[in-house]
Order: sequence, then C-alpha cells, then structure tokens
Amino acid sequence: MKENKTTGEILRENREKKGLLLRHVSAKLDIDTAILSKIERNERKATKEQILKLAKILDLDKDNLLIQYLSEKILYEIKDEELGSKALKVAEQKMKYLSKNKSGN
Amino acid sequence: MKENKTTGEILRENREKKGLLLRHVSAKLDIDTAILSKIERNERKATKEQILKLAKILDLDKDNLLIQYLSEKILYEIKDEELGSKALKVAEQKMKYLSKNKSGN
DNA sequence: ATATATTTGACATTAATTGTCAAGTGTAAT
DNA sequence: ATTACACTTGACAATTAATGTCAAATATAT
Repeated sequence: MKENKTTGEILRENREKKGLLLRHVSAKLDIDTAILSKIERNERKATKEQILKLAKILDLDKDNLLIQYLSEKILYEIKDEELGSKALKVAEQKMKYLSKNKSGN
Repeated sequence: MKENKTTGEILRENREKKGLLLRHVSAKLDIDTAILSKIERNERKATKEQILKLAKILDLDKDNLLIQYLSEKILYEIKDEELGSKALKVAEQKMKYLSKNKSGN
C-alpha cells in the first residue's frame, strides 16, 4: 500500500472510482479537460477553488484534501532549496510563536 | 531583547549599523530606494538574488539570512489558511519521507 | 528655509500562472 | 484497419501576481 499519495493521484483514483470521465469533472470545474489531466498527473497545480470543488464532486474530505494541497504548495516553494528543510523547521517555530501571541497586538 | 525579528528588521538594523543609506545599498542591488525601503518594512518581499547580495553587502551569514527569508516565504503561502499549521506539519513529514528515499528512483 | 533621507502611491514592466485549442497517442470494439 | 472515445501533449493566449520606476509627500536635521 502506498503511504504518500500526491494530490493528483488522489484525484485520479477517486474520479475513476466514481466512474467519472475527465470531461465530466472538468465541465463542473469549468476548465478544459487538458488542465484536469495535467493536474491529475501533477504537471500543473490546481487552484484552491478547484480543490474545494473537487472535494465536493469526488466526495472527499475537504480539510484533508486542502491540507494535502497546501503541503504540496509549501514543498513546491522550497523544492530547489538546499536549506529548504531548515527553513521549514524555522517556519514551524515562527508559527508556534505567532499562535502563542495571538491576542491582538 | 526581541526573539523573532523579521527579515526586514534584520536588514534595516544592519544597514544602519554600518551607516549605509538606502541609496547606497539599493544602488548595489540595482533597484530604486523605494523598493528597498519597502523590503525593510516588510511591505514587499525581496527576491532570492537580492537576499544573497544583501548578505554580502551587510556582512550577514548567507545561510541564516536565506533560511529566515525562505521561512517567511513559506509562512506567506499559508498566512490566510486556517489549516496552515497542519499543512506545515504534513509538509515536514513529506520532507522526511523524501529524504529517506533519496536514492534515484 | 534648505538639504537630505525615507516613505508613499500611482502606474509600467515583467514574469508566473492559468487557460484554450488542435493535433497526437492509446485502446477497445467493430 | 477504421471508427470511436478517453486522455495527453505542446504551442500559444489571457490573466493575474510580482517587481520595478518615478514623482510627490514626509520626516529629520542643519
């Protein structure tokens, strides 16, 4: 069993599980099939709106899919950076710091 | 003592410590003073190239400044997202997974 | 008041993202 | 082997976001 699926893989698997064609889903998203095809093969990134619509269309948990999607966006940001891993850790530290002092100042 | 400085704050403090004017530094970066002013006040993001040049100009540790800068880019990506914190954690998990299987497959 | 440094905002330029379209490939069924 | 259908590919167009200039507005100090 594969432990780490990409957003694209999740979308394709679930579309096929529902017996839907690219044509059907892309129509609901109001985009060309070409783009959806590319999204499913991780050749293009979806927009947040598309992810939300896809969650509905494919009956996927909205939050999970969004987290999946956002985490890929983050990784995309540092994919060519040697220091990416360290930057990620620092980002988490800052995040914690920010949520600690979350009173309006 | 402030524990969590922004990139902008670091840049301004160190420019002033060296007695340099926006004019001097922005000339070396080959941009208008207006942009550098905005970068120092976190109104604009610098480019990676600018960060590297600034590290040299201001005698700052390149890696530290870059990590600082990248971590802000990451946070910027999720700043308006409720699920941002979770996405960050997932991103780190994926990062670990990727570095585990880093042989060419 | 003058001079200098910085800031602000309107706008231009450039680069990245998102999209369309038409032709191509793969597969299955006549 | 040709038709039919789903999907893929790549060249290009449209849109949006990032980066920049410039000139005028604000400090700040002399």
